[in-house]
Amino acid sequence: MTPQELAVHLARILTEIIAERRSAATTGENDAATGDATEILVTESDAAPERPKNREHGDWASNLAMKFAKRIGMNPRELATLIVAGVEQLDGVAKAEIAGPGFINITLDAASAGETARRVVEQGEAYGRSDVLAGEKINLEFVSANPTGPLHLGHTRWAALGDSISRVLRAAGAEVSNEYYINDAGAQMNKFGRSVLAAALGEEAPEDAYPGEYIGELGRKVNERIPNLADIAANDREQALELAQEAAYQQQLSEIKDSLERFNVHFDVYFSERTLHTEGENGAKSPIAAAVDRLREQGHVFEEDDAIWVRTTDFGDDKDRVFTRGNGIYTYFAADAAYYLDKKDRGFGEKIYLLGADHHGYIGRLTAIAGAAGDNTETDITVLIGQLVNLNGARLSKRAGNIIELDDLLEWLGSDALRYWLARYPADSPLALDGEKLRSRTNDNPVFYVQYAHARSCAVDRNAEAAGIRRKDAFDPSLLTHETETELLGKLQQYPSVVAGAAELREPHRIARYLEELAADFHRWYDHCRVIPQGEEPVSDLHRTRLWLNDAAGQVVKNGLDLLGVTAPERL
RNA sequence: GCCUCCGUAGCUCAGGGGAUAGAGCAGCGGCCUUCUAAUCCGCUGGUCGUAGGUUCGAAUCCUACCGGGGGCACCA
Repeated sequence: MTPQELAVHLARILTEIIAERRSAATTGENDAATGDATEILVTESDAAPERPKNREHGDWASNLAMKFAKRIGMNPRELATLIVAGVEQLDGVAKAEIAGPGFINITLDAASAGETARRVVEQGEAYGRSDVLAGEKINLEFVSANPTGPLHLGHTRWAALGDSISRVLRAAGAEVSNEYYINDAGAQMNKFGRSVLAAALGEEAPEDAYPGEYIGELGRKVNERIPNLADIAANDREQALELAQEAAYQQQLSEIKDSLERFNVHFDVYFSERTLHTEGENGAKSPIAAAVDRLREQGHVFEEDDAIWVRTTDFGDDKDRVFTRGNGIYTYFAADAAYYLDKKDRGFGEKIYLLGADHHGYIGRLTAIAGAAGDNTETDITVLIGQLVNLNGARLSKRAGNIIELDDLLEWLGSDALRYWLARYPADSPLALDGEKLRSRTNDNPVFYVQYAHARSCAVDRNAEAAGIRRKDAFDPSLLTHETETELLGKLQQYPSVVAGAAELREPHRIARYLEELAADFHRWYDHCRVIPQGEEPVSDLHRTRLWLNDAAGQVVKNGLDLLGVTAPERL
């Protein structure tokens, strides 16, 4: 019996109690029943039992009676008595009792709880996946760093978090597109081009040039790509700038993609802003011009002071925004709007944006665009704002020139430690990267603690094989009665709901926290319960059954780490 | 001024209205001829920023205040 199955039973039992009271009331047999009872609906999520902190409170506890007592018109303990009567009838339930103000504490029999070990092993990588978000087509945009320089510390959190959110959403059955919006149009690109051209030609850097050594390296690579750049520049400076800028852009973008791959972060779509400015064949309007037209038809666009505006204040923004400046050039916001419409046209329901706290002013205008596009501003757009990352107390920014590149972090700390650490905290919690801790192999750095649980389960497998212990020879879950086995099984049973919850809340850190608890339960179990017999002790069904449990725990650790983009090595 | 996030053990932080608020680290003390101990066990440690409210019940939801981070462009 899993908690999910228990929830189904609890919801059914309570529904039947309600129906019974209603029919009793209509036949006049019970005056106490109130008329309100006719409208009460009990869902599975209402009935989801919790794992009590205190072992004396059973394997699973439900607050269902307290939640519904008032609406039904009974006192909680009275209602709990009726529910308990139903729960006691269920197969696999050893004991059900009422405690405190109306908690229902349920204890499963060992065989029913132990069944989980086999279920996990048989489902393998599929264990924990669900269809709670099935049918949802979600667009997830994150990182979207300008292709004018390498990814740095400021981008790493969103890269790790976004990729993990995507994995968690997919595990819950959603269809997700990970998208990186490339700001490859506009003044920053031109500045980038001038900086690299100067470096390539060995000239002094322009006054407003990008700082950083990488510009010089890009200059060298541009020279490799365009060996006669100097000649071209001598003849036609503009043409040289154009070629150098384009070559540098392609080079930089390709390096960004490589870095992300090394970080185990995958994008399905790299969306170029330029394509929004490009006119179609036969003089068709550019997507951005078409977007402005569409919003104008909806009545959200007006002109004032030579500029074209969109009335975002109609949708809660604190001021109206400019689409086209007085000089006729589209703002970035106009491109953002066109991109939004493109996502909508591609059939995405919810569009999620992952932004740093320094962008929180974007919430209002992005939400307004969704509203102007005719979308539901509550359900079709989500802007997740996360706090920035600190390194040794000093916040770093690209503009400040004090760059720590993602590649440096990867080389220094490794992808696993970095990704785990970044995924371990809620996005809205400030986070500090501490190199000392991330390199340490102690419990200061929990990724090793979790990975070790997996490696340890693999070590047990190797030893079991050598000792001739095989899963297929026996599985008797009623033997898994040790306290640490009950705990470990309970933890394994919680995994699917942890994944589903992390998906619904877009909070992958719940997976990390769960894994740390699971690893602790596994290590504790390992310490108390041997899979390989000691000394002359013969191999028994208990050992064989424990091998199932060992493999189940290893599997869930692996599944969870995978959702965080962290590997599960077989040896450390 | 307005918007937004945060305030929980000495430190770093978990904690989707539930029972006695948890973990790691730090501190003190145990277990290694081991299914290799990056593990495990015990002890110490709390006005959940303050004050109200909502209800059977609040660290959790609401309001106000105090303290801290970030943001409020015809920038990109």
